[in-house]
Amino acid sequence: MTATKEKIIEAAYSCFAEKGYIGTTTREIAKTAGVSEITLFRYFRTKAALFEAVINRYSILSDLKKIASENNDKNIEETIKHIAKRIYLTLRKKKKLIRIILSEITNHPNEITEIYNKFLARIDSMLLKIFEQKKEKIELKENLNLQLAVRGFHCMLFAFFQTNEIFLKKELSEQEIEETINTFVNILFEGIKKEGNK
Amino acid sequence: MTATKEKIIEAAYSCFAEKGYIGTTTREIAKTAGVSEITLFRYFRTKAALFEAVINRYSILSDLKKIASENNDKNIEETIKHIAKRIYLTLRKKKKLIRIILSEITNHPNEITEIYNKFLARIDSMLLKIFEQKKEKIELKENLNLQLAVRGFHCMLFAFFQTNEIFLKKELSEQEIEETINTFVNILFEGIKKEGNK
DNA sequence: TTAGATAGTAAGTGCTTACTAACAGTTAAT
DNA sequence: ATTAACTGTTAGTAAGCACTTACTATCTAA
Repeated sequence: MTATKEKIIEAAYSCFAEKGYIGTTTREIAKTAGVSEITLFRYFRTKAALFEAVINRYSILSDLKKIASENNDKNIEETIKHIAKRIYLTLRKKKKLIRIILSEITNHPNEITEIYNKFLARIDSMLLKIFEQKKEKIELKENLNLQLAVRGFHCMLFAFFQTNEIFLKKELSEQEIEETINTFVNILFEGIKKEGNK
Repeated sequence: MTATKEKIIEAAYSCFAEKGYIGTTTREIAKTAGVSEITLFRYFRTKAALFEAVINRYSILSDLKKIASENNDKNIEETIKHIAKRIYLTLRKKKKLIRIILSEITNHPNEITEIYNKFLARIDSMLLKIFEQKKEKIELKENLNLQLAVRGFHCMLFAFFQTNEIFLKKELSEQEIEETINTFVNILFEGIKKEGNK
């Protein structure tokens, strides 16, 4: 991978995130990358091929894999809090990719659905694994559908990210992120009702 | 509003949801509506004007207003469950609008942000109002940030909808929806831990 | 019967866009 | 110094698109 090629992919990544795939011209990408348009086409035969390269280059899966591989010796609540924060920060780091995923369901449904599926599966399994590892340390409600609960939890996190950082363009501070995650994790484990009132 | 105009708006709504604003041609919309292209332009001077008409015609705010106005005599858990289900079904009814909102952040950021803001504010306030009305019937944890909890709850619902119905194209059955909402509401109030283990 | 509103056909304008052809300049390794 | 790899300039092609012009057909109400 030459530096030029990398520059082009990076420029395309930014442009696609900002204006969408169709809304971005190859001329624009070339200009952003600081190369001529024909250089772009020498590296990528078509705009679609460039799109694919962008998607592969900026995959979020490796980030998630890394998070999943970190071992946690804390108790389960703290572990989940820590992972939730890591996920949130990863989403932010890959904010442009998330924008592309959201805006390209219409134009690249197959590619996007595939990515989204893998993304989902990985987060699901990462969280479920934690519960599996620490199952002796926590007693769950008997009638609980854990898969659904876990799915709901990261949906909460994802939509919260999406709302703030994508739609409202508001970058939360470290402190706000932590408060949010504490609240969400407390809800997951304890709910909002005061103890003893159940 | 003539029948022809209505037909055009409806066709545009479907096309925009399916292929995005830029990805849809006016010819395509006209064909879907069963009118000639020039008729389309007689009613809407520009494609952008048509887009605006679509957004106004298929607003989700009135649906939410209606849900909020229904009075609920049940206890708070049941009320929230009921409202959550109504919201989910409303999202599904307006699935095309949600697709448009997601995919047009890049092309119509201002309009979309405005819509999203109102949507958020309305759901927030609808849920907070319930808690306000029934505050004597429930004792919440002292250190709880209720606004954040409420926001987290409908984020959970929204992202769950988005995941299934938009990305995975899977239409949940009534039963699945109810199981999901029961799980989510139980988590909100009680958490996943077994009682007495806290 | 007539007038006005509504719809259609057909052709076309002007612009943008992905992608190409042909040629020339630059750099680095041998 | 020469070659090979890489990059740039300039111009252009073919297609698609939003939107227009000019004219015609249909229908309803008075």
